[in-house]
Amino acid sequence: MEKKVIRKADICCETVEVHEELLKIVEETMPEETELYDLAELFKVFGDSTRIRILFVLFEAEVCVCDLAQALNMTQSAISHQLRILKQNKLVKNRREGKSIFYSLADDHVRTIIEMGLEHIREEK
Amino acid sequence: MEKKVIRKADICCETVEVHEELLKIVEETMPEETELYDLAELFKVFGDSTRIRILFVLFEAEVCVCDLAQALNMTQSAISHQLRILKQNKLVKNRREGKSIFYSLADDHVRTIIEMGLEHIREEK
DNA sequence: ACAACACATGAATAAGTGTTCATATGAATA
DNA sequence: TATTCATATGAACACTTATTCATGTGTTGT
Repeated sequence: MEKKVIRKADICCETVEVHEELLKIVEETMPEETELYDLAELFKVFGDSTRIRILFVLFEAEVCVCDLAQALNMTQSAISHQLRILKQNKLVKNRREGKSIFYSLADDHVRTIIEMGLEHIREEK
Repeated sequence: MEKKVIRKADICCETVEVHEELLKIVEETMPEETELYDLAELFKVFGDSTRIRILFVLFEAEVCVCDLAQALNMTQSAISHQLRILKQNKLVKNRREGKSIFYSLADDHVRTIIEMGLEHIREEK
């Protein structure tokens, strides 16, 4: 491990001592790039009100695609496209029963994450 | 409250009894549209790796904009634009100290939400 | 085998988003 | 007051994304 040299170009707004320490800490605690990317990707999935509404329905019951489409008053195609994204991100799972395919929550993290989000926006006021 | 009549058009995939009950439950538990929108909006903020990286830095320290830009190896403008979004959504706050402006976390929900997200993606494997 | 039903998917379009560049603001300093 | 430093912001661009439309896939029933 080579010793760090502080150059003029490394300094900004004259907070030299804090600066070097900060870089060290960030380097240690910042997750890897792939993990950061996956994390952002996960939250992107929650960042759409259609998908959130789908999840709220699945909080209550295991339902088929056409029921979802009707409950949310959207086309079957639109719902199906979003279910695909939810499934790719392991937020929902499905099973076939005859012609229908039933969707349900994959795990309970989903509930917790959304509840945290709700808490936040409700506290803001 | 008027009595519900099941019409042919209301039925899909032949799950009549479940269907009516579902609609009722969804109507009761689904948050209002404005709240759903706000919730999606909040998660959108977490859905960008630059903003997540900013938050990870702020987990460790209160820092000024140029330090953030340097720590994340991005332009001051890009960071500033993202800080604006984070602040609009009450995830960060700032204070002025001379020429510099220092940013810090607004509350601890942020940590919890990101930790939940990390748990989820780490469990997937 | 054929028709009907439930769902998935590819292409296209419109709307949204992040970064860059140029410039503006606001505070400190000479 | 003029300049410099730290940050904010508007416009433009490339890129992503959600919905729609048309069509494909897989299952059931006749």
